[in-house]
Amino acid sequence: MKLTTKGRYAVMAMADLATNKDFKPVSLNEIAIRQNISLSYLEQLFLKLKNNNLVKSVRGPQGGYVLEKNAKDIKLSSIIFAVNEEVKTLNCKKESKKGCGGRSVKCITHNLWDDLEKHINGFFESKNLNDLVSKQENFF
Amino acid sequence: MKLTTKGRYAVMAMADLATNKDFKPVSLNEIAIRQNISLSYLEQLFLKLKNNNLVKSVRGPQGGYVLEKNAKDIKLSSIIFAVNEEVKTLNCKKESKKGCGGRSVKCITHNLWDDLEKHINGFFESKNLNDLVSKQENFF
DNA sequence: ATAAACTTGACTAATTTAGTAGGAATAGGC
DNA sequence: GCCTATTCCTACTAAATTAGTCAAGTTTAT
Repeated sequence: MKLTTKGRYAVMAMADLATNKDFKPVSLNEIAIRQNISLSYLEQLFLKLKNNNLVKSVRGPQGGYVLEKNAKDIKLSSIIFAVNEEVKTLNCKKESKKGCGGRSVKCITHNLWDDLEKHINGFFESKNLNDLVSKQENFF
Repeated sequence: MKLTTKGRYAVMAMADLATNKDFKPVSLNEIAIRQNISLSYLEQLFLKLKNNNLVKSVRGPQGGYVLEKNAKDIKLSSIIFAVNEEVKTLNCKKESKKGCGGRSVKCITHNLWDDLEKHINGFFESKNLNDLVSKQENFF
């Protein structure tokens, strides 16, 4: 399964955006510095986030990004999905793939990984950006 | 986080072992054929499984592997742990690491990944080999 | 016009994964 | 006492993925 810095950085950056209570857009440069993530890398991530309608971009000077919706309405699963493509634990849906669906032997663990996938997705599904941000305030 | 074929194959192989109701050991060769996994790769995995006291080996002709305990007493988490080292979702425990614990900015998602880790481990913790095997019987 | 910011695509170094290869050790059967 | 089936063990490697970098734009506020 995939769950790498891409997903982590994306969530961090979105959380950063969510803590910004002003109405003016936040530049990637600010986020890059605050969260210690490479600017160019952030650019790639925000392109995807934008294509998935999670953020809006404002071009030009004083431009940057703003959340497209209320933090409460952005589920973490959407963020992960946007940058990671998908959280998949198996790739043996087709009969012909290795380790699954031979003629005499069933992919005995197929259901297991399927369940795991649901379990993980359920986790991200159950949390939204606002949950994260409000939790963070405990640290100050 | 890590969760690759290594873990999947290990669970598959262990499930295969668990379905073997005879008392004689099962050779890796049989498993390799039945589950369509390379023999040499299985050898590596079983070395670790053995070191973690999940299986016993019998050398020589008619040798092979046997479960060390009752299938009911082997949690999937032990199997995953044995071959995967660990399921870790973050590596920012140290203050000096990137993306975490800078002087002014907290790793705002630290707790999140920590929770996820527990969530996933809990999943594997809650299931044992016997669960898998008995489920499989529905397929026949 | 200029500069701050976004947009896009191509490229790359490092790491990890998923194996292969090649033996050495062990034990049962003939 | 040799043959063979098997485990044991270490080293190597090809392919894929990750985590970026780089370079060249485009857009728009001022």
